[in-house]
Amino acid sequence: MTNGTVAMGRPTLEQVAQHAGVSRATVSRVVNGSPTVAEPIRAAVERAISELGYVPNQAARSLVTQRTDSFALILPEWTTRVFSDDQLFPGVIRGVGQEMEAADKQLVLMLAGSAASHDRIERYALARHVDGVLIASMHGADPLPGTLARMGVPVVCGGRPLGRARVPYVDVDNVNGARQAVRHLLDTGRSRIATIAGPQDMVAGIDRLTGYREELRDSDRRSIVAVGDFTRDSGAVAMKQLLQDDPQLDAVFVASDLMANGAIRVLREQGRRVPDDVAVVGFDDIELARYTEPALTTIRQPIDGLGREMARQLLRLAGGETIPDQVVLPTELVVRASA
Amino acid sequence: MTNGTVAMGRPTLEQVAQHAGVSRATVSRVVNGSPTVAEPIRAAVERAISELGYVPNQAARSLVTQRTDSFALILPEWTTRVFSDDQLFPGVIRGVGQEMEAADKQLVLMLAGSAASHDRIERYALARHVDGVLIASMHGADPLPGTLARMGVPVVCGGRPLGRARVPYVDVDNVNGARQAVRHLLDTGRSRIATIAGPQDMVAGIDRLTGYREELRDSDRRSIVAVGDFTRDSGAVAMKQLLQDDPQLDAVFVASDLMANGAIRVLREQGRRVPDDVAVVGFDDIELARYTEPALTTIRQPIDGLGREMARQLLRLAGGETIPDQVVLPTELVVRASA
DNA sequence: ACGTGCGGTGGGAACGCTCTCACGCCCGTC
DNA sequence: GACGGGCGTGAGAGCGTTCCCACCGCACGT
Repeated sequence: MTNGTVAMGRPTLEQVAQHAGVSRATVSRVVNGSPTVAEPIRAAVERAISELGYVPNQAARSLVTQRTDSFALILPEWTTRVFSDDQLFPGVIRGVGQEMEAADKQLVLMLAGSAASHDRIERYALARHVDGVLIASMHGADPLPGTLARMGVPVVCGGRPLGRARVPYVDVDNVNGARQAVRHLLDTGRSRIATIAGPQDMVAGIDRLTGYREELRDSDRRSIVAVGDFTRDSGAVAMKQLLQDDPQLDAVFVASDLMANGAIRVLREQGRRVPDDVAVVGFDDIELARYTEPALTTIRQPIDGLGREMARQLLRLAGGETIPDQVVLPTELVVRASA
Repeated sequence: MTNGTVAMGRPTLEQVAQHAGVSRATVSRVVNGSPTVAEPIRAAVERAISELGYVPNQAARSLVTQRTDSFALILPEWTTRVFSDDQLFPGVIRGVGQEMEAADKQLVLMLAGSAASHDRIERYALARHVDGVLIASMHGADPLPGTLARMGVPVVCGGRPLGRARVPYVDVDNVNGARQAVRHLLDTGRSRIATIAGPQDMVAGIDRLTGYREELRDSDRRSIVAVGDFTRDSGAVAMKQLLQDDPQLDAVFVASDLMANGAIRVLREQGRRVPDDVAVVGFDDIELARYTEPALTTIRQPIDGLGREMARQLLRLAGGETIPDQVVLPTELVVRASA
């Protein structure tokens, strides 16, 4: 009785087979839910499995199947720092995580910090340690998605990738969101509408500015632009500049709620009432927007939805299906007190 | 020339060996940096490796080494939702991620949502898909850490685990942090000091209340307690209750910055000036604390440091070293305007 | 000149699984 | 009553590594 069920390493298929009095192949069939197994045998095997506490060894399985059932989510490290107090970061992770869990896949998180980590990520993906890669919110024209895609690794980007690499992506409708914001300001009678744009090396920054410009141009208004980097402080700085550039402005579309928060603080410091003197519309609809004074009118983007959709597309792609080049999620105007 | 270097699957050790005119074993030695390889041979092998673009197959490697070089970070799903606008979540992830990257290990993120996912996590860890597990901020006495540890999986908890399972953990010094906060209030001449505690099924909630009580008892003051759940709204509700319970209170220690934010709003609504009438000290030192009106005096806890330390301990544990049962990180009083 | 020891190398087994293929059995059919 | 066709099962060959062990030469000591 020395060979009891006591933890002498995890049991293998072989041992389960022996215990159940069948062959390895049959146990494998049961484990993988093959229909061609007689009912009594299947029952016997299942009992053996649970008696022995058998859990398939993923490494062995991957070795032969060439799949790992896990996917990487790559986030630029600065994202986690700069955006740590809005909810993009946790939201995307949550969305992706949910979808992966539903599909019973693993989520490997890679924070791309240094340039060196690019190498690491490439090697990792190429080592076929993951079945696919999700890349979130890049700065500038990152070559990574293109490189990976070219090497045959399924890739889906979060946010339209800059550069000419044609990689499928999921994005929110930044252009239209910005237009909605500006239109709301116009509809409520504002005439000198400025904007605090996001960084112009990020799609979200670029597209929201584009939307602002388009909507303004359509109604023959002049654009007044300052650029921030999505942080609260940059919003404050940009607001000061705008007030200098055009003291008469009566509305601002700010490309992120965090920047809007900074901007409103400056407006109040300079004695402008919000929304009476200057109306403010943000973008993102982060939690904070509900709690600022005044509560922020903003454009809601489906953050969790973005993550979920990215995951869904990637799963399909890795499953061999063809997926659309782009999926664009709608935004929604949320009217609160600031405009 | 049909067997060129063209992408016919990834090259294997065997192929590299052939290409370099040596044996598989030797290539393996080079790849793993064994010292017993003659210099010219090593050079030849390295050339072959780069020429063929060889990347070791992790599955095959794991199969024999019984290691995967990846670690799981388990987060209760609600964490990502409830705490999405403080920085605990991203901060811990960032800290863990950094340390893992430095050690060249992978980070597998598992969001423990439903109870069903507990099963999934257990199976996953037991399948030896990871070399160790990090469990962050549990609610109540979660059996998971104990179970895993008992099965021989290296586990480190973030936050002292409730329940009797003796699992090594890393935590911030909640008790002392709370004492620092209360002491500061006492030192600045406050006498009726209330507290808004966190949920009493979480260590952070319990310990911060303990610290408050201890410090107050040491100076013979009465404690006035309301309980929230770390969310902003619960802070507001608790504040209202405190004002009813004791309209004379002149200070509040709030167990999280988010709740402090809600509390301050209520104080202002009810016409109390902060800090003149009522001083407020928070806990966490999240980004927001710097931007509220008035800026929040609070207890800073090293969030990134928590993640990093957890990772460090886990890596050592998985490496076979013995690690301390607990590591407690210091907190620090940050005086701003609210107290 | 011939053992002895050691640094360096190659061969082979093993890791735990999947999957193809061949085999045995039972049933239906002529 | 013999034969063909399924269906269910088992045997075996890998998948790409690592690691143990055997081997080979060379320098050294006797």
